[in-house]
Amino acid sequence: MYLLLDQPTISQSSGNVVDGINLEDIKEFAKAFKLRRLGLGLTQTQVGQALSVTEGPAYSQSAICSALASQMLAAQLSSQQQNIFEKLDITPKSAQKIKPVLERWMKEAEERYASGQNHLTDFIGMEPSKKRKRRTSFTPQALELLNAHFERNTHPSGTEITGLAHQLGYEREVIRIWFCNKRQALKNTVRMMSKGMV
Amino acid sequence: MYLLLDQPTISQSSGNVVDGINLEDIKEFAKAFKLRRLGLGLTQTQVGQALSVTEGPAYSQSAICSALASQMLAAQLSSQQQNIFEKLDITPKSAQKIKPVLERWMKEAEERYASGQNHLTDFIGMEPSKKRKRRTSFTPQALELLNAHFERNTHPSGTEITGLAHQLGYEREVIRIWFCNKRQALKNTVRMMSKGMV
DNA sequence: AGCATAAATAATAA
DNA sequence: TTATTATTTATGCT
Repeated sequence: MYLLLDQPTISQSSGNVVDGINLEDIKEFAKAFKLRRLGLGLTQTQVGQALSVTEGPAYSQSAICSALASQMLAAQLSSQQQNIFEKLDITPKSAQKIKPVLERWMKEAEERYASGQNHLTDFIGMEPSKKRKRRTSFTPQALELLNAHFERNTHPSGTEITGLAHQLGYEREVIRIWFCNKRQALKNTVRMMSKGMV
Repeated sequence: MYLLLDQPTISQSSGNVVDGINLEDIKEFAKAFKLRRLGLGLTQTQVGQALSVTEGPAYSQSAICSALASQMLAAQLSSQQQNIFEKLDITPKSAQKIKPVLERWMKEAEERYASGQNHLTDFIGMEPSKKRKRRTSFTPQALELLNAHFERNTHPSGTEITGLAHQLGYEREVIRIWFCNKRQALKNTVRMMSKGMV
């Protein structure tokens, strides 16, 4: 599945080369990486968190993914718009440095995924720190499904929650909390109504 | 201007009716209310503050937001999902009760607005003309340091932010916002990319 | 005049 | 209730 990445991504395309690094390659890499990340149902945040664990502070956080993406954009820009590079303070060199790390990590992620066990949950996203969990943002598709469920049943069973989590690729706890918040939202309406305010 | 509300909001749309109350009407009401609120240049927070004066205890921006959202959700529910109302002790009837209060308030607000005098400032109980903060411009040196930090960590801790603020001689809040905006900028780049721009 | 982006507001996850 | 993300507004700069 990760053949895409291992291929040399030959791009005769252009002389879009900076510091001896072909920006087209970076672009291709980022594209492939994104496809595979989505294929695993992972968010950039999750990847970033996971990397911060396995790779240390130098590669910590989702900035890496985003930075890479920015480079992809920049790589496509014509030379006259090269100033965007400067604006974002992103160097092609740092992108090059990122690649092997992401490759290695994605390879392991896919292996774990293929094996089917623990659904990546322990591989991605557990920070040892006690910091507040990063706010996850649900995809519109996920929200659609969640809302549909909520309309049928505001109190899904544990099994249902687990099923949804698995189906959507989010942590179980995240789904559970979503239902809590959703119920709370409805309750707020009740409170306001009873106060005659609304 | 408030004709929109006073109209019976005839909606032939569906049989989305509970207890003789058309849920579509509630939904339409929430929509109309928002439009008119914006038309008066009022924020959710301001409405909440004003209502807390005339109607009772204070309501936060979040409360207003979630309450209206819940209404819209409730209005979208089909009759077969009526159990949600029962479960949460929300009756369409009480939803119906909401409308007049908001209508009354909005009507007075708009009359005051139309009369032009005091420009609502005493009607909504808030500080007159809180000026927008002057846009700060960062020195290139400051930006360099901030970007360097951002590359390492897009989500600096509170302590880190304070440290940066002190070190650079900017307000803490300014630094915090800078990171928010920076994260956003990167996300936008990613989105553009995924739309095939890149 | 238009752009880049700081600030403000809205929505909602934790 | 708090804190973060998402969206909008508007300002400083070219």
